Amino acid sequence: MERRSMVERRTQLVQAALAVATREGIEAATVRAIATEAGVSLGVVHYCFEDKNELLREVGEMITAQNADRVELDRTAQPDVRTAVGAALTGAWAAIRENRGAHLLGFELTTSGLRNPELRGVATAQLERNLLVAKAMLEETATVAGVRWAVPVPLLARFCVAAMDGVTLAWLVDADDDAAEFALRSFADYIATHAVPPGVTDRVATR
Amino acid sequence: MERRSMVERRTQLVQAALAVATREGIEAATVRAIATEAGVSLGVVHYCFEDKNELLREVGEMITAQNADRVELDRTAQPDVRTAVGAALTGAWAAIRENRGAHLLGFELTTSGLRNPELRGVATAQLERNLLVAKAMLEETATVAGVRWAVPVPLLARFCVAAMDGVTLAWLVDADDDAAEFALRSFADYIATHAVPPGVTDRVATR
DNA sequence: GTCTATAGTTGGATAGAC
DNA sequence: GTCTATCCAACTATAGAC
Repeated sequence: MERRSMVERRTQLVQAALAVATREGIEAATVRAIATEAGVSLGVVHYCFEDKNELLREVGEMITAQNADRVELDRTAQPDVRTAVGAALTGAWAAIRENRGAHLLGFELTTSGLRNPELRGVATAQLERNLLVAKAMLEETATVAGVRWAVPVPLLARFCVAAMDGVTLAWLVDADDDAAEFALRSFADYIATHAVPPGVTDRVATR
Repeated sequence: MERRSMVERRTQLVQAALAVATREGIEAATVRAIATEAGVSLGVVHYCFEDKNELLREVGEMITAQNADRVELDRTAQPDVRTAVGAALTGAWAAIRENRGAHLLGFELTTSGLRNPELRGVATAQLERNLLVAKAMLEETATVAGVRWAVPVPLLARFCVAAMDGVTLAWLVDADDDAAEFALRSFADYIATHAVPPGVTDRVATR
């Protein structure tokens, strides 16, 4: 086997692990399967990583970043808030639809993190990252639509993340595109109701 | 060991499996661990069930029914739709908060079903059951609040399920009760938006 | 410093004892 | 018909070869 430096091997192995886990699920991502995928012999994995959990933590970081980076913000001006939020959610949804395995893996890592203390950080980091993306989206949307939010952005962001996750999970199960689109559309409408023109006093759309 | 009939053993084993899986997660629910939990020797499990998947399918049915049955509908009359929907969601949320492990197990079974063809049915059955509960809740709520829904109930129900799942998942990760409650409350408001007094023509609240 | 060969544990499944 | 003793495969991890 070709001798490579440890840093090279590590990224190679994380990539391989990501590939197996995305394709076949986290349970199938055994040390052996990962080594095979990378074309490397078994022990190499243990030479490069403290143990399986350390490798999985890296995989978690990668998939979190990947899934988050795939949603691209539309920065062109929009006629009104409703269409602006709608466009933002539609963009995020496209990234999900086109990467089924990656998002399923995201959920698998979340549940793993909720059971395995050594992977706890993966679950929390993923949530935090998604909240950041949602916040950025909300702020960007407010800007392009020329409004501001009547409700604290962190709360609204969390609501966005929850809705997105829920819709995604249901869609993973029954693949009902129409239902998912309806849910997203009406959800976008709802988010838009929390927008107020700048300068107006609060509490208008909070209830 | 006490000799029992196979049907008795099956329910005993499913209960044991449910206990281990709820407590320690689906990965920890190995055939061995289940046998130990039930106080039965290893082979008994394989005598009573075709294989591990058949046992897990039964566990899936159980947890699905359990989680669904724990939400109880409030049938007392309500002043308006918003409070009626709010009460319904709050009730469902209480059932979730008090059964963390059971709901986490629900998510674990979903992801397992999405990877393992033999457990596919568990994932779909769970979604269907939850949709039924949501539909019942929506219809009951409309009745007690004296309104009807301006949007097809199946679509609204699916949105309820998605929102509930999303909020639950985020809460499992960061245990932020306040954020969860805010999300539920505003979600209830949103659902209420889709209610119209009976007799009114459609399309009022659909946009 | 990098990798191979091997060990030890735990998994699901079964042949055959009672 | 019910359960026990045993099997073999697959897993993670490591000792030591190069």
